[in-house]
Amino acid sequence: MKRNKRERQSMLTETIKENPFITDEELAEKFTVSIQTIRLDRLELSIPELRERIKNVAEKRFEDEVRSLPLEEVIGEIIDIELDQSAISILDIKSEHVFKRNKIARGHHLFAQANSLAVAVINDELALTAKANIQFTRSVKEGERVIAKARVEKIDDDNGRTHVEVKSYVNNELVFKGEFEMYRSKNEK
Amino acid sequence: MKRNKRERQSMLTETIKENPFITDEELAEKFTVSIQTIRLDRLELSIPELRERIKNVAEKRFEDEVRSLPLEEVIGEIIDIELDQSAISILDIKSEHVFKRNKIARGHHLFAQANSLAVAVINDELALTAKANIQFTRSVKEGERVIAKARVEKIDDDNGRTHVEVKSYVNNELVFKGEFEMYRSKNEK
DNA sequence: ACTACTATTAGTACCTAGTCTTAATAGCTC
DNA sequence: GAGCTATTAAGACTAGGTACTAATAGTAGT
Repeated sequence: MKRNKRERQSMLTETIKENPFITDEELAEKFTVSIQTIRLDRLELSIPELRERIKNVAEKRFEDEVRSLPLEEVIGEIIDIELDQSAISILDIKSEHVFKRNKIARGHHLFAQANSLAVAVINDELALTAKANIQFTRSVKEGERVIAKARVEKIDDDNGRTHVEVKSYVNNELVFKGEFEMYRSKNEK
Repeated sequence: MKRNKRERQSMLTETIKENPFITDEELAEKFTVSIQTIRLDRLELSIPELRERIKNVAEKRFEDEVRSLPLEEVIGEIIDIELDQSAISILDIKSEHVFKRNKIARGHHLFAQANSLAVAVINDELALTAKANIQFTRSVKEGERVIAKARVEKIDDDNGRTHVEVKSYVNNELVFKGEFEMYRSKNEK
């Protein structure tokens, strides 16, 4: 059952990687060697002690944690609006909007900007989105400014649906396009 | 500069919540009281010691480690995932998710949950949304719990597109349905 | 003024999960 | 038998605590 040193050490590395919460004592039992041997092994392999390992895991989590910001009430800043006709909003893509790996904006923020605008442009207190058909035509990077333009296409009085088209641009380049079918809750009849 | 007990304790709770890595000694300095006072405070407030706090943070991270995508970037909590097959997430609709006036959840939050899930379920480091076709079938109110289920429908190896269907439910009632066409940046063969 | 009570501080013993150091022992190899 | 590696042991010390006892200051009630 006893392995030689090299074998034990490589298994040790693997074990700790899989479960950093294991103590030297438990490791000693697992490999049926003394605690001192485990400690020598860790020393040779430069594996920090339990508490340091736990701390590292916790710190990594904490770094990432701060970034998951809730979506605000209205996404983007509305700079122009004509009810039931058109509206324009601006969204500056910052670090909290992007995937940290590649700095590309997460789709739901572009959607949120467009959807917010579609809701806002409708002259109704309680407009809701019923359906949407959207396309992300180009990825948006951190630092870019997205300008969304909404245009009311047709107002269907019968079923209370309004069609809104939203196109979003970065430097006049289309990055997002969406067709929104909006529901007017307060439909005076 | 000295606060009374209650004030100090509420600040203490806040401080530790913000930075769980702080020791009693540092807290004692910060509030210019003795270490014993801090320890009594923690005892009264049921705040565990530094090491336990760190361990809790670390454990939470470890539990969530669903891989593919770090969880912090996901809207909603992923409770089950099988890469390239299916995934389930939960989102509790709170006050920050709804329109003030009628307490109905804003569409972009439901979209964000679904979109996040569609990204997460894909076994690729950098999946992006290309297109989406969505429907909001019932409005969701504050206090309701939305369960989103994603299912990978087909993986198109030629153009690197993957189709994912996401259906979201409240009490087994469909509230949202979406077809997502996802783009895989890194196409492993 | 005396008592009761709260808040704070101090001190001691003990704990875990280690580090760091020195030293002993077992098993090979030449 | 010397030299070497691997292993084990023992002891002193550390951080960051818990648990407990005890002392002191200040305030309020009677």
